[in-house]
Amino acid sequence: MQLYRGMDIGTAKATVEERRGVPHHLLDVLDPAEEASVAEFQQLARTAVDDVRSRGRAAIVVGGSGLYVRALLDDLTFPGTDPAVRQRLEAELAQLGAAALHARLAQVDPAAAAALLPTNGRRIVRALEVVEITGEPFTATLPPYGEPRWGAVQLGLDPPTDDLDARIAARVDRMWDDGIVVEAAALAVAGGGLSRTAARALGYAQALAQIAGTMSEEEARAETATATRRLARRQMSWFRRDPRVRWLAHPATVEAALVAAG
RNA sequence: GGGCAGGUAGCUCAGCCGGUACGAGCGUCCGCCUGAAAAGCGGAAGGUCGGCGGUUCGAUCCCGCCCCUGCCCA
Repeated sequence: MQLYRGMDIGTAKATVEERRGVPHHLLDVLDPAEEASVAEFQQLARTAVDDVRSRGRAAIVVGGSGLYVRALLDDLTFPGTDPAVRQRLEAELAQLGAAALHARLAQVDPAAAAALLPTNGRRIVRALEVVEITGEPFTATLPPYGEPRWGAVQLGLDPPTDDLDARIAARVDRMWDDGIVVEAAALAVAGGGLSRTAARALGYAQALAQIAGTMSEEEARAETATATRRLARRQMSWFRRDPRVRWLAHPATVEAALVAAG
């Protein structure tokens, strides 16, 4: 979400002062009206890391999106996408329901259908899309945990749940106090508005609901906190299973991180 | 002081005219995850049905008293 220009408060984007002269890559590279995607991120991020390394520097990647990290460090190739096909399938999903599309997928790609629950409309659509535009089965499965690209070291933070939840609550309060509602409103009316991806960002989705009047400020704040908590739990379940992650004791220090990184 | 409505999972509520709570959504916990991933999907654990008596073979659903909540009257 920090790829988006103008989405600063809700993403807690580091300010220029906080960057203290250290070049930060891939911040503000997308207009909020544009859709973000793993495939594009993979390309941009790999280029950025290669660029840093070519200058003899160490690149530090920060974030908690499991799929994005794996797309960057592991051997993942994304089949293409086709807006027209996607749009048509999504319309069909809305009209026929996930079960119907799952049945169709079972016809053209039994393996993919078996791997997807008939209730997971989103993934079923993507599988059908891939089969349609490539003519090949959608056999995408996450690759095994091998040697990561560039020999990267992954460091994980795992604070106690109580501490984490308290930090989340504080962060949400700060977002609202710093004016996320005003920021979201400005983005919504500017140029192309917010893309589906950008409009789903934590805090922004709720701020937009508050602006639309479908949520009170109190509800918007509470909703943002629970959604963030859920995200944190999901991140943990994603990274816990990656045996390559080296976990830092809490509270983590820069020194401990350097030691763990070897 | 009187009247009415209501007290069922952590929360908001469903529960045919008494016969084992099918409870539901949300939250919580756990897991899945290849172009929306700060998204999407699944599984599980949670209930002395406000309390005490009574009627009944049997009561969350019937009766009495008490406690609590909201509204109304005085």
